[in-house]
Amino acid sequence: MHNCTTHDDCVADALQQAEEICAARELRFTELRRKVLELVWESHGPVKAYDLLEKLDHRIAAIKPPTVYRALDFLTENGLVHKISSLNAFVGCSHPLRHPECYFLICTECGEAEECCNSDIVAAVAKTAREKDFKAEQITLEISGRCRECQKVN
Amino acid sequence: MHNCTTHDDCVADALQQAEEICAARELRFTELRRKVLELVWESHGPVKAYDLLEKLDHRIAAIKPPTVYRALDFLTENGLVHKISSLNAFVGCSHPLRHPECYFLICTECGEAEECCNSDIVAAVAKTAREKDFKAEQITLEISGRCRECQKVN
DNA sequence: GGGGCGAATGTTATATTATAACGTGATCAT
DNA sequence: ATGATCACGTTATAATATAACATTCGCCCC
Repeated sequence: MHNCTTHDDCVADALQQAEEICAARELRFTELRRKVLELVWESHGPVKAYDLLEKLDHRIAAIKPPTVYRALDFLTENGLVHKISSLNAFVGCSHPLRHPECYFLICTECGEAEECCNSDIVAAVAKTAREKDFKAEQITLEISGRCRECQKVN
Repeated sequence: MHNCTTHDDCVADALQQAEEICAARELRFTELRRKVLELVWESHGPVKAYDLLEKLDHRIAAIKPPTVYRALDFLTENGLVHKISSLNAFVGCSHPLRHPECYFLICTECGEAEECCNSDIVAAVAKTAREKDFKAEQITLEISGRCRECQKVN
């Protein structure tokens, strides 16, 4: 379980950072994108696109899948959100400025995904790529299992 | 590009190994499972479930999705095939007996996936897991980029 | 302020990937 | 042969994702 004392702070931080990053890159951090990022950050676990869809405000109009996917694409392209392929889900990036490659420890029990940057892993991947003359462009590294807390419980 | 001189040998080897593994484990290597594995091995690249579906013999009866997915589940559970989550596709395992954890170099140009086992990476993952007290159960590591051959071409 | 441009979003439709649920047939131990 | 179990057939539908085109928004220029 994530140990943020006030989860609101996590969300606020994430939004703040997104704001700054978009400003710096001259990208538009629209209401929709902001709202989607906020919803992604409702938990520290991966969230499904269609769950976001349901949560988006229906009062004015029904939001359709492309709208959500486009927002997610934008957020993903700019490193604010990561897609967890093995789950077809999305999770907020906890350090959108700091890392080139990172990976996830996904707990199958509590559903949380901890994002890690580990130079050993990055170096190991780079080494193999070099050995094989492979030009790596995109790395998907997702480790699922049980987190510390959940191991204790059971 | 994979450098097998006679690709038929790759397929034959894969089937032979599957046969032996299933025999050893007292599992049924049925006609369907055999056929699916053979089709997966038609190339060294990841194959889509619905492409397999189309290729399966339609002369007698139309094969339906659950049939293919069940065969793929069986093959995956027994390490004969791996799922590439980032592509929603499946690829034959080139050494179903030898490895616990392996990963893939997937060329976005030619579509081939090379399966690798690298103790550095496995060790690095194990180390992080230990540091974080995370009990890893399943590792998804997929590296996409351009393979040696395809870099030459362009 | 109006006109034009490109980016973002709305909208409709559909493609793609995957599974639930239940029935039937095959295999095997006793 | 009978019952148990596993594999496969069948129907239906769930879940995930995108194509294609219309409209609106934000901005720049004049």
